[in-house]
Amino acid sequence: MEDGLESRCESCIVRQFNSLRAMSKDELKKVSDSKITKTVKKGEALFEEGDKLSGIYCVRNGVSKLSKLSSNGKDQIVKLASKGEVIGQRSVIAEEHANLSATAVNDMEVCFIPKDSIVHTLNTNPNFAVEVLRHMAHDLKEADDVIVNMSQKTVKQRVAEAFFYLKNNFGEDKDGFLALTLSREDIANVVGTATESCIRIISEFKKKGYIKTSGKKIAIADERGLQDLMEGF
Amino acid sequence: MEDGLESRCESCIVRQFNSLRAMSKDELKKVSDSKITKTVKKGEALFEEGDKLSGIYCVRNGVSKLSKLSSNGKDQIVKLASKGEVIGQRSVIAEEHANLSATAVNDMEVCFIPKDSIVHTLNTNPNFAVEVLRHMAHDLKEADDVIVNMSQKTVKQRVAEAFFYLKNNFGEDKDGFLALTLSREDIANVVGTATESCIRIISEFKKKGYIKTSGKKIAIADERGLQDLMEGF
DNA sequence: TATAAAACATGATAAATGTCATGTTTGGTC
DNA sequence: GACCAAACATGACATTTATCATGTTTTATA
Repeated sequence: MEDGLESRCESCIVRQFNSLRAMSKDELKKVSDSKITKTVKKGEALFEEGDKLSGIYCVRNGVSKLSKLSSNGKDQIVKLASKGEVIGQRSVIAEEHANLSATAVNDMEVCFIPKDSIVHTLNTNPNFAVEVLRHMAHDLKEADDVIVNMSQKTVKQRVAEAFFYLKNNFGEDKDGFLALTLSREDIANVVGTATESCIRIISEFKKKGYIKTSGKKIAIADERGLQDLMEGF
Repeated sequence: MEDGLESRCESCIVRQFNSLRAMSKDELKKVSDSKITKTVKKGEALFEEGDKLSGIYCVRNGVSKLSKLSSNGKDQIVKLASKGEVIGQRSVIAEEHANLSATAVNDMEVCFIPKDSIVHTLNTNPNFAVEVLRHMAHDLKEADDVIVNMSQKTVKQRVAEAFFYLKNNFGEDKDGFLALTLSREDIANVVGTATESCIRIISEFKKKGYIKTSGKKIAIADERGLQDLMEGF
């Protein structure tokens, strides 16, 4: 055992949340034999935009931001991936270089799975292929929704939405603060705005009682008010 | 023969451009037997956001816009689908109601393929599943790129980009005008801006010689200048 | 072909957002 | 604990974009 978590995919609970659960015992055994468990420190990259990926990453712990550098020098965070999610499968399937960079938002534990066993299973096990397809269909829907939000909602609405997204996907700690703490800059990069604008809006939300803060931590204080604002009232 | 184009999928040239080409002869025969060819007039809907789709649409001719209504009452066009593209497969695969509306931008000829034969082939023919997966991976990459553009580029840059997109995907007519003519409102909805802003920018581009217009038709006149503008110079 | 509706166009103005400058707080490290 | 860098914060201002008003042109159709 290399660490405290289960080291065989067959009995790894994380797998239940992603498409690997559609693999047969034998397929999973091969994956488990070839996988490499890695720890990634906060701020470190799993891979960079343009890299050729030789496998996929299965997140056991921690959160990764998937982002793309725009020509104006700003990073746009397209997605946050956490426990159970698989990163890099799009590039592996399309046989393209990575379109996004993946960076650890906090300390992570991930399993790197060489692409061979994945590709082979895709080509031979329709259940697995369809399961991957379902996940990608879901990602595509989410991406379409983000497009609509980006173009049709104000920055204020998007910041409010980001807080609900963080609450729904990562939960709250015992004091009611969002469990995933992002820097103001990262929030700005999720929302697609300037860091200063983001900070200003957070200040305003605090002043109006929609949220509370403690250092970098943020808690939703007036759920109803924030939701109304998010929806444009 | 119900019309001038080939009425059997097996010998339909359109199929070469989409994932149906990965089907076996037998599978394709079943699809062909169950498909229904429809004509859709400009402005008519193939389906609406929220509809439950009982199959997919294969575009033989014409162009469809895939759009989503935002809470502020504006339509955001997420994608334009033309000859050879398949519409609705995301919803069918995810077994969800449609996330987008599909509306004919000009007169269309489409084949409706009931989902049963598609789903069955997905579950039994890994080649087909992987081919669909590749297409969806490509769509997802494009969607991610749109997110970055929407959030990080100015409206002017996005309008310029839209013209290049139209040129690259739909070509030009013999006089150099973009072959696909969209209304100013549709362009605005692709770009994610107000119709007036879009019209103003088109006027400005014309004044500066980047484009020429003739009625609704638009031609790129100064490719280099427009490209520089698009990239932020 | 007369007529109404839709699409296109432009000005005036307000609102939203970005940028630059500057100062404060926080967190890590010697 | 002193010190430095990064993150956070806010003001002042410029720029971008949306909105509202109004008029013109095009298109569809009775």
